[in-house]
Amino acid sequence: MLTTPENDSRSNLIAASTPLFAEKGFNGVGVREIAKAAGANLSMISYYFGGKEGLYAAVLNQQFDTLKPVLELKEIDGDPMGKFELYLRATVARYRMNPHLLRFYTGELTNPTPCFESIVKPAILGVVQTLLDTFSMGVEQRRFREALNPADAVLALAGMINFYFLLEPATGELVDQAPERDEELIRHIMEIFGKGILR
Amino acid sequence: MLTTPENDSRSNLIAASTPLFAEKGFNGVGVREIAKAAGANLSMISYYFGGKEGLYAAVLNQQFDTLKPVLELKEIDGDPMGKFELYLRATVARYRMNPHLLRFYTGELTNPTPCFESIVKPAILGVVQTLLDTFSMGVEQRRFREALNPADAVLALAGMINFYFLLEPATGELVDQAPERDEELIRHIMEIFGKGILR
DNA sequence: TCCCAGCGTTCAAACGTTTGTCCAGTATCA
DNA sequence: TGATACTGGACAAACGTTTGAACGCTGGGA
Repeated sequence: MLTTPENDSRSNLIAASTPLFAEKGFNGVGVREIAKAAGANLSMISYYFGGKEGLYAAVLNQQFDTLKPVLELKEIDGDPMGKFELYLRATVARYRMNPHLLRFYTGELTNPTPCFESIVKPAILGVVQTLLDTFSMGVEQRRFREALNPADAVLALAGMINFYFLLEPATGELVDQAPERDEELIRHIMEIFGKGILR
Repeated sequence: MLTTPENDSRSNLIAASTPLFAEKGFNGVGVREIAKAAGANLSMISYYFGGKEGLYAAVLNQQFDTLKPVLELKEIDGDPMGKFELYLRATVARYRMNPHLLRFYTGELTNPTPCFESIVKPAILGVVQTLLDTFSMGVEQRRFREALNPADAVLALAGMINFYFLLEPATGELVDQAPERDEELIRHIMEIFGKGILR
């Protein structure tokens, strides 16, 4: 197998199957549909990936690699609240840049394939652990109220931003979810997470 | 078609297919598997529901009917913050009572079937609208900070609680998500939503 | 009381299609 | 000549749906 960047059929298959898998789920797409979309022959899926599952795993690996930069939040310095804002900003940017990631994310959580244990779960645990570390740093520095459960707090933060995008197909016409409002959204979530909604 | 509560094959099919659809998705289950689980003949699916899609629609209708009590938050009186707490409590209780609902919820959001527009989306919009009304009541009563975007705020609240359960398959061993902790979880989310995490 | 038609229900079998995988063979270039 | 990339066709298995016969039951006429 060549690993040149111009290995057409191989990379075309990954690129073409990504939106299909994201929108229809693993079982919702057929190999013929994928091959046609990629302009490749049907057999190339088995040839390069050993089968449909292998192609799906390759797609998932590519998708969840984009979560790795979050882990670097540990190394950089800055106050914990600033790190949380960096996390929010990176998450929004990631979803805007790659509109399919969230679907693989939640799709694997709800209907896990064998890839869940090997690819998805480790990626999620890494992010959650990083947020947990950031939170306990804030507690050590006596910036956060120590009465709060760290896990509840960081899952709340992650939930606010992820659920916002997850609900988009249902709330799109009720709520303005244009990218232009992203900065405002981040500011509001930071306000709620920091000070709450009460006057 | 009889509508007696003891219409065995019909109700057995709904009951048996609910966990299957929830865990594997619509395309992940075959009609033979469903029929075997229900102890019914293959043909009963077409006979009672007109096909696999009809059975799925019946399951989804039953599932999302459990969201309707949320709409009654409008009628009851009480301060808005208390209503939000009722919403949290009802949501947790609903997920504990019916562990499949969340999977249909997010499954339809990520990989919508024709049922999404007719069943899922209206149900979600109803809940969000109810929360929006509750929030603006709080702003009118000058209890909430009016600088916040109502949609961002209520989606944040809904995200905190829903995402917590959604992530369970991934974070189960890192975070204690036992039902015994539910009351504590609700209290923490209410604290974060009301006052934030800052000291 | 008997019979049978009619009903809702259930059944095994078969339908035609689509599924994912595999294989023999070709083309191209080192 | 051997290795790599690719092709079209074939394969068995699984898919959702349909069919036609049979079941148990009920109500009405003889």
